[in-house]
Amino acid sequence: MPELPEVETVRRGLAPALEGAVITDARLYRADLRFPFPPDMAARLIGQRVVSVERRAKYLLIRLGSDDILLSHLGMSGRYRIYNETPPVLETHDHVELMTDGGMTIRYNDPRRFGFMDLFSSEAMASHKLLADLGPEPLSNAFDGASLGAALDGRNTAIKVALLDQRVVAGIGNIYASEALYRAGISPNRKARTIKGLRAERLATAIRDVLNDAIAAGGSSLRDHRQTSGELGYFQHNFNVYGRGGEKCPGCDCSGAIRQVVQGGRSTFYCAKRQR
DNA sequence: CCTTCTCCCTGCAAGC
DNA sequence: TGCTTGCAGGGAGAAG
Repeated sequence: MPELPEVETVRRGLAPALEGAVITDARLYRADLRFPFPPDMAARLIGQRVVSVERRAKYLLIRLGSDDILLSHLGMSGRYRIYNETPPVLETHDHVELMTDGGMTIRYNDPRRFGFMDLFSSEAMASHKLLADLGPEPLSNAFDGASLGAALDGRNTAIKVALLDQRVVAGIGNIYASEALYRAGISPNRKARTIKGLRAERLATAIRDVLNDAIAAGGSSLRDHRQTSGELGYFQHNFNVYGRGGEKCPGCDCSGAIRQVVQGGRSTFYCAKRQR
């Protein structure tokens, strides 16, 4: 499911239920997701007050009063659901459950189990293997055309493939890579190292705009994404190219059909007329 | 270091 | 209807 906008949507749903609350119970219904849960994870969560629910790239970071951080990645099909009353019986693929002193039940469900969780001390965060090499947050001041151009300098891969590299910019996945390139008018096949100057500015702006628009719509719900309330996101209706191979390009001044190609093993969608 | 490839897992849609 | 096939939004790790 989740790229940055979907994870941010989940973060915004979890924050009011968790921040300031004490975790009164934590239940693991299996020993692993993609990776084994850290030893004693449930015990280390119980009794902890949640300080904040943050996001870095596609990772949720839940800071605890013990100075530990619970990291959660949603993989491709992970969902959180919040119940503020007695929850229904467990559903298939409900793997983790947290209860709070505010009477909330938070469930993590993940059919494909590509998601994972980790728990580590805040001092270990800077050197955490999954976090240490991440590029800038695209919605932060650290990200702009100049920094994007610098990150792409010397890279021989196609720009679409480079955008999926979390070291270049954090949080973009397969959908928003295609959408951002469409908005920027840049071909996904263009060599990454040729993106600089004004072209890099255009791409950086397009990335920020598409991510902000998607967050405002509650993310994109194709198969799996749900907000923590269970509501769908709506941004998929605003895709210009993703999933629209063969359709007419929505651009007002061109009549091309949207092409679907495979790059780095993943589908890319673009208009060859608008994107150069 | 950079780049490409394979694999992890289940669900779903399309094709037969 | 039922079966098979391919594909899906991510990322680690190995190999080239």
